[in-house]
Amino acid sequence: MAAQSHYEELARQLSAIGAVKRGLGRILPAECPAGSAAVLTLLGRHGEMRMSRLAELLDVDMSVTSRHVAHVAARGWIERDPDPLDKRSRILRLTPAGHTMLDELGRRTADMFAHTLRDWTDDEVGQLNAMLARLRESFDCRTTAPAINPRTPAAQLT
Amino acid sequence: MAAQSHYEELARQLSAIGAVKRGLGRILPAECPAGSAAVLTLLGRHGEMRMSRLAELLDVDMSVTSRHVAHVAARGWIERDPDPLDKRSRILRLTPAGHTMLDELGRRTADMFAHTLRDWTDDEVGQLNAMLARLRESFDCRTTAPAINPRTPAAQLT
DNA sequence: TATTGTTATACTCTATAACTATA
DNA sequence: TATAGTTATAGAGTATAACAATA
Repeated sequence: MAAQSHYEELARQLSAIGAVKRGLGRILPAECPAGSAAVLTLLGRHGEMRMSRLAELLDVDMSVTSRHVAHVAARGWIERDPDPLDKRSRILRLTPAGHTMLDELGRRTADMFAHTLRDWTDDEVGQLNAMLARLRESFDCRTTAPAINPRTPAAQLT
Repeated sequence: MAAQSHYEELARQLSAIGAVKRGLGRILPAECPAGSAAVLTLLGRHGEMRMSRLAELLDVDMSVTSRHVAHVAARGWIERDPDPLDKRSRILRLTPAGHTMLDELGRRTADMFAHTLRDWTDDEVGQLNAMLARLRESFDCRTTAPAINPRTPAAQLT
């Protein structure tokens, strides 16, 4: 349990971190906005999956996911095959072009951070990543308070 | 200098932290969206200032600042007095109603974090704040690379 | 009936450009 | 001419609600 001033400061920092996110967005290819990049990144990291699973990982509504996915599918970066086990669902999978774009995103990201974070050690970046991951986890009521707000059955928890 | 995988992970974390920001936005009063809250917070923390200074602290274009400021002024939370030294400028200042709203924002923020971060120590929250502040500073070319991209004279640096 | 996914609509935040008023 | 600030417009991201197809 931390002091109130620490909490207010955290709220301010989270608000201000938007400038960093916008800076990251500006280095993306014109056809690939942040939402598309997130879709490609998660499919590259976790492999093929259904819409509902992707929406869970993106932590946005499925309607939002649907739009992002339509955008990347229209550019040929992913395929959407019908799920043979459930005809309502579609299986999402990166295409070779999608892998190429994902590589390009990784390159641009690394180039930018290598410059802006040139005085950070490898370990410091790792610590920041770990704290951000923990922050997200603490905020996610699917994992922190299932007994109080059981929106999701335990079997679906990641 | 950190490994590329660390940089890609940081990009992913920053993208995903949006969910936390949205969660924070949901606890705000209906009349006071995130942009308004940021204006009130910065005026409370730094005291009265001009539009251009506020835009710098918010790290957004002055046109965006102008809209946020118009919103909070319309609700009586700030005053905009003409600057006697420069009639183009306006001095922004919290009103008593603005202080009241700011207190309410602090209360709601603290309540939420006290719950979601109940297993974080005071020191851990402080460390996260410090790393986020450093991240923002590293990203801000006004402070990191004035020799390469001297958009702002040194005298204006905060 | 419940669930998966799509689409229509609306709202917030942002940047660019055109504009007014003042320096 | 240059600067402080406003407004119009456009684009990205998001959520809610209504809908279609399938379980």
